[in-house]
Amino acid sequence: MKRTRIITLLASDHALDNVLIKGWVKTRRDAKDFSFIEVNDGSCLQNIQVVADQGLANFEAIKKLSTGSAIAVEGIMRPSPGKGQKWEVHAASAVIISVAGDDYPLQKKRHTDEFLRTISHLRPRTNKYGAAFRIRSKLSYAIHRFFQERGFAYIHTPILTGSDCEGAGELFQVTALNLENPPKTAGKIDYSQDFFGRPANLTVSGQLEAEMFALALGDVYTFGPTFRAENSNTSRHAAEFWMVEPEMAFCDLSDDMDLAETFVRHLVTYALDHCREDLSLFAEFVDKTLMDTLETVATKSFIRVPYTEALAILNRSGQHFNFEVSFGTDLQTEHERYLAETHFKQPVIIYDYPRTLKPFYMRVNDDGKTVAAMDVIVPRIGEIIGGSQREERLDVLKGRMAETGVPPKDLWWYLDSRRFGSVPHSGFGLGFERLIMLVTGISNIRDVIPFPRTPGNIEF
RNA sequence: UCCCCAGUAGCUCAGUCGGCAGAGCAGGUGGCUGUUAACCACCGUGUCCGUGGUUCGAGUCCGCGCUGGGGAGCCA
Repeated sequence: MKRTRIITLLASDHALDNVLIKGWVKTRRDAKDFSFIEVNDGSCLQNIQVVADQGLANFEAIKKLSTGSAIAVEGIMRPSPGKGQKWEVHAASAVIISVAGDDYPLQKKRHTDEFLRTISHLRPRTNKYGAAFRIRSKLSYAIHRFFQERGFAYIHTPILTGSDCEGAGELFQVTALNLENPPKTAGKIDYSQDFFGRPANLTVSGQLEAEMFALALGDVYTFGPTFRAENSNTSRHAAEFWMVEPEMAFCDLSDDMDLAETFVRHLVTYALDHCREDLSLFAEFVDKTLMDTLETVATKSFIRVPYTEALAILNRSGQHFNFEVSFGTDLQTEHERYLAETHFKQPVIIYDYPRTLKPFYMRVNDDGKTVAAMDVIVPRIGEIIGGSQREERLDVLKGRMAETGVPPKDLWWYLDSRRFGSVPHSGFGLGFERLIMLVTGISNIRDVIPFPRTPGNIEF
């Protein structure tokens, strides 16, 4: 007999004569002649109540079942006379698959996120983390569906990269050399003897490679891990995180912003439509304002303000900021939060930033002072998307590389794309974990990725 | 990397003015009960983060370090 998932059983509109469930004991309560066992199999947030009575051959062993133990129960699913659940399974047989010892760290009570991080291998068994990772999976699927339905091709850009000039933070170097005793010439490490014959790193972005494919297949996207060796210790940064990077040919900044907005609103709507039960946990226990926030993101169009207009809003706000703003200064977290949380109270797209603040590949605007860049700022999280129209003019691009100190010879292939059939194109990067934070209300990035990597932390 | 806060039982925390180490939950035993984070009674639990110092005496005060959290920078 095949097991039926609990999510399927609970959705049934009629009793079932013979069912088999397999799962883990969440909690157990004893009554006079039987034991109530709450079983969860991870298919959904809810447990199913199993009623095990003294007619079972192994009833004495069943009564000793501890939280975390695994069982298989065969029996009849029928309406529950008790309050709190529609169905319950009366066990005709209950096989104990394995017993969790009394040192099982997860108790029938709420644990702190900090403690659960120390047992990342067990935390998906909790209600909260189970729900978070089911949502993460659903949204991954929604991302692929969103792009595939719109004719985008999924591109697997390399994880290992030879270019060290992608301009997005510190890199993790990758080597096959013996670090205890590396080969040297003239006192310097001889990378010609390394695996690739030159230094290599983990990618910080698939953008440059994705651009090559946008200029061939039209509309493309990437969805994969990226790595930053920044010594960042915040609730919004991880050394390994997942990024979604669409790239579109024949697309300007306005089209790019349109897609970014449609994308975020679509994903939030998808979560509201497909993750209701799991979201309800977060709305109740994690962030009471979650549903309002998600409804706002899903239904209201995003405000779009040029950088200079954002400065004007900040300067006439009467608000005290620790950092003053004027043209050429980067917006600090306090400014972004003021705009998204206090002034507009909804997602905001800020665009046309000073060229001095942005990397070489962003397209220079006609004013010569700004570039066609945009950031999507959402309440509570801050920047969730960063993107731009790319500089398609070869001479301007070369000028920008010189200006920002990027050596053209390392990116000869990138420059080639501007030499042969260059067209206006645009793209952006969405931080997948930040999206999950937005959707769940979870406030620390370490709690939305299965096994987080942060400075000094690579256990598991 | 910088600023601030914290570290006491398996977990969450209290510990006053420097004077014998505490509670709730979890766990164990027994009872009760179609139960709902069940309930009642009883029982056990400590490198007070580490290290050096001040003191008759340090969980408590001081220095250094480690770990965790919040904030900032960097960014997604």
